[in-house]
Amino acid sequence: MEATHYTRDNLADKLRAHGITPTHQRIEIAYALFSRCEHLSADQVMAIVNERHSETSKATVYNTLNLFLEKKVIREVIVDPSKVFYDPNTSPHYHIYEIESGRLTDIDAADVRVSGLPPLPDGMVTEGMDIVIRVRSA
Amino acid sequence: MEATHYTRDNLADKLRAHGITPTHQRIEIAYALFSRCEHLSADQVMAIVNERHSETSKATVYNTLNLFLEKKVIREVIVDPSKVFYDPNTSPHYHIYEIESGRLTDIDAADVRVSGLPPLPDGMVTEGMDIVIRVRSA
DNA sequence: TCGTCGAATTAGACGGAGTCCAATTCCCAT
DNA sequence: ATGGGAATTGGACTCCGTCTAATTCGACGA
Repeated sequence: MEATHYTRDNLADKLRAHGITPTHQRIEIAYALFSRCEHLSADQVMAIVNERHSETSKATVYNTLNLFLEKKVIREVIVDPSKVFYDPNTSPHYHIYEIESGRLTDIDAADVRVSGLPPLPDGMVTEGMDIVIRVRSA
Repeated sequence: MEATHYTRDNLADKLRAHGITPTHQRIEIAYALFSRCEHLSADQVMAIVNERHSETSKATVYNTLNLFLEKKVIREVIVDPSKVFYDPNTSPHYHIYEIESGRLTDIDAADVRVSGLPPLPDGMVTEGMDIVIRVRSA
């Protein structure tokens, strides 16, 4: 992560750099995710964006999150069968999931080494590897 | 995995061993999972169990799968945001997920070594570690 | 064998996450 | 200014899974 401070302006540039037309709603959604640098679910994003006045519809929130995913502006974290989390950190990393609270924490992939994996099925290429460590209070 | 051949009788014993009263429906659901030794979603289980005549309700399928989970007869695999898979293999292992087809394959955990993981948050204990390798055709 | 009683099952209503669609609004290029 | 394609919208809709209240099952004792 290079840029530590996100403004609506540099987020607009970031979206353009990924081939996305920046609109008010898209910028606000990006700002919700990147300024907090947290893992948020769709309805959390929705709630943050509409905190003051209702500004963005549910359809737009989902459209936008899926667009961001497709253009690799954010990542998806699947740990809870009931909802997806969206992750503004796109550098290689894994997750610790606190089962009771639902809290997610990042683990930098640079520090982790995995060995002994079998060869992939024929004609297949790796799209990515997810590691989730599920923890609970002792 | 010791037993390679599952009968309704030895599955009934298996359920008893896990503290579960074996009933017709529960045995059929266990049989669907263990005889195929595949990763199935709840509706796949439902379809298999009701292939001939409708015998088991949706509520019972979900009740039973959750009961099996709780008693650790099976495991849950969360790779697809739209549905959960149930895994009759409870020995330590990881997964390869073919994104396009949705197919899941096991990787024996005995062969895999992971190093460089950070310490857990204070007062937390590991409940389990999931590794999913997402692949697609080249 | 029969009756009893708690456990298991059931149908169907319900809930919540996410998608779809047709209508409107926005905003850029001219 | 304005025309048109893209973006947004509300609301209906789908789908997975849960809940509930009523019924059925089946083990056990008489």
